Amino acid sequence: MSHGVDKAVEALLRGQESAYRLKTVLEHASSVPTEPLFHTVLDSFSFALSLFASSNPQPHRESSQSKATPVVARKSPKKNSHGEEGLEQYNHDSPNPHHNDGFSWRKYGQKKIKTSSHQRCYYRCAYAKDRNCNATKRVQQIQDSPSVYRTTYVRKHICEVNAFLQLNDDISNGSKMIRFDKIDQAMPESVMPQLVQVEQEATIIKGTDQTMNLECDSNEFLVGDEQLWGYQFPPNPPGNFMFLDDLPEFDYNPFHL
DNA sequence: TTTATTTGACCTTC
DNA sequence: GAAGGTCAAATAAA
Repeated sequence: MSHGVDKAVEALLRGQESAYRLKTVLEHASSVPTEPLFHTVLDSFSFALSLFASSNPQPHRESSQSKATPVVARKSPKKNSHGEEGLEQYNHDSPNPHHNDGFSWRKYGQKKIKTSSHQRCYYRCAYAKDRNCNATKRVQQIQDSPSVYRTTYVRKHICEVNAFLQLNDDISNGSKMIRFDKIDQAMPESVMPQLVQVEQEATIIKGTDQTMNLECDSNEFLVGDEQLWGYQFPPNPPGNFMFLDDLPEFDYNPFHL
């Protein structure tokens, strides 16, 4: 694990600790001033995010049966139909089609490729229109017995970012909030940069007694920066990703914990 | 009826 | 003109 990641994890843990203390303070209506704790929490997460955003790790995720191959530069950067050059892409080879990769895809094409006896399938992000996400992927069988499928991811997913920004916007408008509980498991080994899924149990507050659990991926918080790209390839593993859009409406009072 | 997939046509690049 | 990528109408499935 890199030094930057260590620092980021440290900052996240500090923020977590401060959040707990803040929770305790609020629960006991203590006279302890809460503002410093608020600042510590916010600063910790901001610092951690900035570390992740400023580093540029190589995409990495491997298993015994599959391998991921970042394609830094294409041999002949071919402009696509929209005139974009040198699109970064990412290959993932596996014995089976890489369908369950944590994202929702919609097939939009299939084509016989001259250099292969198998057809190539084209997918785009299912939220392409809703969230203006341009991520696409191509899946093609490149080898028989044993079969090997190559999944090529093209363009970054911004649907999560947009969902997060929408969430933030909602929060800033005082309409929704997520409280994270039970996140005291050690995180350093599982959080970054591989984006091994960290399942946190989060509780959505609805008043004081109505709660709803959801699992969320650490990916949700690495947003708001173009360099997030480095963490989105390959996509996070099968998902349990939930957008706030999917949640029922609920009331939120930020001071009613 | 709505949503997802299929498939031929079209577009862009080489 | 060939090849790969995308569009969009037709079709299938839920």
